[in-house]
Amino acid sequence: MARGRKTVTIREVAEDAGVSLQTVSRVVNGGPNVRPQLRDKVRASIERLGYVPSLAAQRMSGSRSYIILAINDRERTLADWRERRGTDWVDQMLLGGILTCSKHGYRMMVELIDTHSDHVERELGAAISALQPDGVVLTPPHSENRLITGLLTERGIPFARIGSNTPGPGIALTMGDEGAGHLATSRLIELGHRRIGMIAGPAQYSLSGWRIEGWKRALAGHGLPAEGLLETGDFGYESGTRAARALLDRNPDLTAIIASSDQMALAALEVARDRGLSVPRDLSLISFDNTPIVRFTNPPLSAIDQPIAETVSRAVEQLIAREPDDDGDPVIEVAAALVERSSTAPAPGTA
Amino acid sequence: MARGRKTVTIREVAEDAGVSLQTVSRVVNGGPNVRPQLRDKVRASIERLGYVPSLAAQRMSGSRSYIILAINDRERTLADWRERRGTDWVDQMLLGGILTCSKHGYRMMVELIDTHSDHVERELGAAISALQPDGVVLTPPHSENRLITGLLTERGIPFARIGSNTPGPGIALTMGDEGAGHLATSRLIELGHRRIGMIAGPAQYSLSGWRIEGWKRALAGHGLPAEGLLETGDFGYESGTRAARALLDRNPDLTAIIASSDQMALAALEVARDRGLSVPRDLSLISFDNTPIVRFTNPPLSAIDQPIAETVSRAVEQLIAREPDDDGDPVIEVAAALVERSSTAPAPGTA
DNA sequence: ACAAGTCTTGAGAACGCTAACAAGATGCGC
DNA sequence: GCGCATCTTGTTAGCGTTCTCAAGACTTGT
Repeated sequence: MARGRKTVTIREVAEDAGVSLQTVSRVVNGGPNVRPQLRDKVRASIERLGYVPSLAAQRMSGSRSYIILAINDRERTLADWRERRGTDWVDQMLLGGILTCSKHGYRMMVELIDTHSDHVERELGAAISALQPDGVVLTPPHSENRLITGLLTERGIPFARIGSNTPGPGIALTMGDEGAGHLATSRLIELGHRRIGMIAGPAQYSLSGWRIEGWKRALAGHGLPAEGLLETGDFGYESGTRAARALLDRNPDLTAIIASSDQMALAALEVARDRGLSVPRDLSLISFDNTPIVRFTNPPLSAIDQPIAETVSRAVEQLIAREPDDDGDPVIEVAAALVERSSTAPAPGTA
Repeated sequence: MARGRKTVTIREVAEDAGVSLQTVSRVVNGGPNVRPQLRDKVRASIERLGYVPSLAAQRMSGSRSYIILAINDRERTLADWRERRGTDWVDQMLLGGILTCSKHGYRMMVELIDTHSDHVERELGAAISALQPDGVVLTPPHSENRLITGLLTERGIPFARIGSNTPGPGIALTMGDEGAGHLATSRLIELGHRRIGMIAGPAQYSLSGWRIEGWKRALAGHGLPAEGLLETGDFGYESGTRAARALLDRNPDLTAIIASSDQMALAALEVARDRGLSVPRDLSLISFDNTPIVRFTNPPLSAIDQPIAETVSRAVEQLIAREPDDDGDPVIEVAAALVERSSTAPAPGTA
């Protein structure tokens, strides 16, 4: 019933400290020209009254909103969630973002938007108008969506594209997909494998292409062919089954597969088991994502780990540090790593 | 450089439609007394100009902020995340919350707060002052924290306690922990088990107690003893190892274990394997949480599934629908289900 | 047809804060 | 000690929306 104590406003602090509103504001925002003595007095009042500025009022009056908006693909997110796939994109992204935001006095908000929908522009536009964020973090496949990047550019809102390495507009943060593809392939070659299949992600995700590039580069570096060794999935389990079957049907001499997602790798594992192939004795397997589930499969999967949280964190830092008239959007490279578990072994007949 | 087109404000809509600001506001908020003809005209202008009200301005002026704040335990969240446990609390909570919020024109914001810290009050107080949310969703173990519930009550902010079934203050939404404990135990008894161990969660979480109650009730209902069959962990893997060992050491005739988290169940699975016990032939296992990983263990675990997303969704709906002077905080019960996989079987010698 | 409603619209203030400017205080060079 | 630049503080005007209140337009009952 009692709607609680009224919120403490800057005015009360000003009265308590015996200064003007503006002085309090300056102290709060670390303004440069305040006498230390006064500053301490104001700080004491702030402390005593428990004053915290209202985000809404700051936004109304100032030029910043202290909000960073993170955009995820609704369709994929919901599917992952409904099927309990354990894809922790949202988790990682949110955590990396939240912590970094709060370190700088910002807040992160998550928005789910459909890529395929014609409503992209409307939905994103609405979110931007309502929130007026100081920056936007885009995740795949939105990072490559021209409608979105165009809209943001037009509105003059700084944004970061995660998992994209084409330069501007917007800060690009690639998680080293080409390098990761190369790394996984090289490791397999090192283990003596010569026929290494690739189950790629959909072309809509530019990272799919980069992983293929890395794979091809490693193969070519050792004079190995790539023909007939490439299949494409949609990151989902079923597509992995199809791709793995096609790969094994076409290449009886296949000894290793790289899958562009944990789910597709899981599917490949199952296909191998169905055909009486032992992993890793007959077939080695490396997946992308390194979600929690791959530690508990039989055998646990070797996987490429892409540091999503760290990347988002760096994206946020870039966005916050960015001066409004800064130009020359950087391309930032965050390295991926290979976590070797038990799905990789020397090629048959190598030992 | 060009900071983009200026935002469309209510004023421009009013001019475009030839009405006053107030009329536009009424149309936007579904105000009751506007002539249909005018309403349509205003709507057309809104559509054409692409007007979306500024959240900050709405908050400044009106009584609502259209923001729901979700509080999670920082320590646990970070640990889960760093160790890639696949605990998808944040995911599920966020998704359940986001979707329901956006359905009602609200936004959800996530805040991580330490339970153990003395700063609880300061951190939460700051978040509340800055955001001025219309409602707060508390997750365990915050749901039981008197400091937090006290602060919210004092400030007059409606809140929901997930995973708590003690009546007021605040809406309580229990996910049927007592029932779930009873359900799991009953099923095991049905399978012929007579010595059923329980690895409970920490006492700090009231749901731990309720699960124990359910377990005891089921045992008592069949005249089975509970003595020496209870161990306590902290939801983490290591504590599960310790508890499972203690349980098996003390009870050589144990044929089933219920673990209050997937991680502890995983640990129990490992302990069983170490001792040459086959799951489920020699030992049946049921876990709580049903995170994605339990589908991929060997064998896949039977688990109690608690509908976190749905519960949070209902919490949000309650908070939004709540009139400011509504009283009588309800206790809402959402049922948990048992998902049977391959870690449960008839007790040895029963078949 | 008139008084007493009810419905519809608008004008102005207010929300809490910061930007822009203004004014007083202080320091510096000579 | 004077003029000028710089530092420090205060004053005023919004930001975009909703709330409060008031006034005009339309009903309705008699």
